[in-house]
Amino acid sequence: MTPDAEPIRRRKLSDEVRERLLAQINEGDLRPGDPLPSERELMARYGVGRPAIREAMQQLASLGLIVVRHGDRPRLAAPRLDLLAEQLALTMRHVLTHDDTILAQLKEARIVIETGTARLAAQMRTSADLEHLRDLLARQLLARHDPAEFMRRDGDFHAALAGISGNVVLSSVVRAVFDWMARFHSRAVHSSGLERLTLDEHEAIVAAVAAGDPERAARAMQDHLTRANALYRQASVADN
Amino acid sequence: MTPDAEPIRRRKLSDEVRERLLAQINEGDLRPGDPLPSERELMARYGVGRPAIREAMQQLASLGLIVVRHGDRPRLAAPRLDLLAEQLALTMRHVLTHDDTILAQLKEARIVIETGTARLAAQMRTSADLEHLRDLLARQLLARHDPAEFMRRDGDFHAALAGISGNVVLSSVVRAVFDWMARFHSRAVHSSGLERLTLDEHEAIVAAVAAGDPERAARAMQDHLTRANALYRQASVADN
DNA sequence: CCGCTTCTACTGGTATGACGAGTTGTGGCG
DNA sequence: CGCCACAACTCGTCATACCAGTAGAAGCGG
Repeated sequence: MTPDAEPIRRRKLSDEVRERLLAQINEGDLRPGDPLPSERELMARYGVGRPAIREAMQQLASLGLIVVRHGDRPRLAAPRLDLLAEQLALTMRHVLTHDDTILAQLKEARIVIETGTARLAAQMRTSADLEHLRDLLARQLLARHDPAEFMRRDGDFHAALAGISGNVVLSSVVRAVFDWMARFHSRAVHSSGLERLTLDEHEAIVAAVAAGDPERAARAMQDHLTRANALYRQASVADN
Repeated sequence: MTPDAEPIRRRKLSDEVRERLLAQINEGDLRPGDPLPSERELMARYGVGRPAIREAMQQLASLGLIVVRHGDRPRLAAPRLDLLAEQLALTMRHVLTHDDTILAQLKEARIVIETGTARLAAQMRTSADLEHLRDLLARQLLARHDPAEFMRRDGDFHAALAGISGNVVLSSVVRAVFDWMARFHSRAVHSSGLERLTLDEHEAIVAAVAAGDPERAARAMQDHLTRANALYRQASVADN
């Protein structure tokens, strides 16, 4: 049907090298920490110059697949979710800056995810978890006159709630999304005496979690985030 | 308290350059497509060699922030969620390969997200959406003897369900997570005549969505994914 | 014989210069 | 006025050289 619209664009050498290295990494069963061939050896093996090798290596390193240190050979990196999130942050900032529609959708997605984590938390919470949440709440209360600190505690609360599920993926996602949005609304989030409202809503969530009522917890979270989103929308300036 | 445990590691030149470029990109209000200074100009401006500039550029390019073409100057890239997901796939593959605990947590996270999208779909679906879902269901039924095609249709169904919310972020996430897991279980997912069961469960989800019953839709999705996860666990071989 | 220090060989990091190849805009020719 | 060829950019790649950091081997002292 479609007459093969594939654009015959010239592939960069480093792309080819990266692909081969990637295949070798995935096929060969290496464990994190295992060494890879040195740049010189690779340029001899593939018959390309050092720049091509270096660029490929650099890309793999920035993806978090390998780690290159100065005097040592490249090594397979240990997988780390937190580095992944950090790397994503740069890209998300770019996306959020230049595409207005994404921010609104990200807020909606956050509601979906965090109402889910609230449900899980209400089902799985232990007494230790509740104590931890109340402790975080108390700390946030103490920080109510320090906007930056207050916001940090706010993020801790949401991440901790997600963490009750014991699911690192979920808590990482919650944390990452919070950070992205905070970076865009650090001033808007807690302007002029809304700290009290935020704390009340957090307390309502904790109460529902303590009661072991998933639906009530989900609703409390939804109200909290919906209210917050409305405020975001109102003060629509991206700072920094 | 802690005696400043900051490790005074030598920063690479390209890191410094990358940081400055990043700042300049974020501060200066450029729009996608706008040109950045050429490599030669930058090496003159920062007083470093071309390799340092190139490595920094390369990293920004692999993050999707800028785009470098052969005869043209670097330009600010248009933000694209799909490229972001593709880039994530490489990293996630690495994480999933070398950390057994993440896969299980990813499955749980998927349940949280997709029960949420099912709820949304039940609330927001139009008659056109329902028609689309039923069409996808029919196509998947036709492909029940072609495992690869069947799995592709399966992903289409889940993504379409998430897409009913009109939220590109959610549908992208759903699609991405599905792809990651499919890559790890392409053989396990649809082994030996479970296509019929999958289709039945999909139909149950569609029925609940059609009825406009969010809780029933969420429960149907949860049952579907829980059942599927049990199968994943059973056939625990990562292929390829 | 063991432990510490030193030294050396190998590694990545950076600079320079050169050339090839692709893109873009300009100027001249028809 | 429109088309085309050329020129002036750009990135892509190579080769070479040297600096700097790491790690393991060799040597020393106990």
